[in-house]
Amino acid sequence: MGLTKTEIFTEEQNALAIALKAMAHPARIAILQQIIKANACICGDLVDELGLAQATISQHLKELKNAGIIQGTIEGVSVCYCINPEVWSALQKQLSGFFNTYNLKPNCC
Amino acid sequence: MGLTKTEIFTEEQNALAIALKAMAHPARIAILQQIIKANACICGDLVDELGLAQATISQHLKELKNAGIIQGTIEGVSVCYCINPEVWSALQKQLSGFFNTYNLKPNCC
DNA sequence: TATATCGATTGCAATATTACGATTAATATT
DNA sequence: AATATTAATCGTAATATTGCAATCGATATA
Repeated sequence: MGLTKTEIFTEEQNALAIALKAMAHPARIAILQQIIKANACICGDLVDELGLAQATISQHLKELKNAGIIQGTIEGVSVCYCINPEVWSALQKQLSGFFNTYNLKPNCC
Repeated sequence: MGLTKTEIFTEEQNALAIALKAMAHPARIAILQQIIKANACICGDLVDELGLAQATISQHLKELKNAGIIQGTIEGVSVCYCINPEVWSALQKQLSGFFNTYNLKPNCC
């Protein structure tokens, strides 16, 4: 046990869950906010900005990259990260679609 | 270790992470979709609909309830669950705000 | 070439999550 | 009262996550 039964759910349900999970950590939300705020890409600045060890930040970046939400390119010694626009807007659409399936009805219970 | 350092993040970052985490599981997404689709509230029907044990569904419902996303009222022997409209729309706003802070710029890396 | 810097990876410890059988508490039904 | 039904909870096992020190690989600079 301790293993999600992905086979009993739809592709969409699994995909959405994976995307949400990738963002479901304050450090990863902070990283995304920093990347967006800095507009141009940043890299090891994240280690200074957030109060986490370099190894920990690198791990969080890896998860965001695995989920496709961000992309990184090597820039000399450092690595530059930025939002993946396609994945970002796709996720945005998917999420707003999900939330919009519920149309504010009077409390039923 | 193995413990998220919530103290170094803002209230908003932590709150958003908790809400996303509550939805970041295919079973909980499926539960929310069922509750929305059934319009009127449902209960143990979820156990039949999804292929998970009663104890597991109950646990997932508890997590969604803890996050405030759903609410449940006792209805005789069974329990009726439905979306919490306030929390739902608040989360919707919060998320769309988060996604909108990024305005599709040309790939920078 | 030697050294410094950056960031990924490895290995480890602590804690959290997922799932389920078994049990329990509460309300219905006979 | 005895039994059935519903859903929460407990206990347990397997796996995942979080975080960091230490190390490694690659590029830059002296």
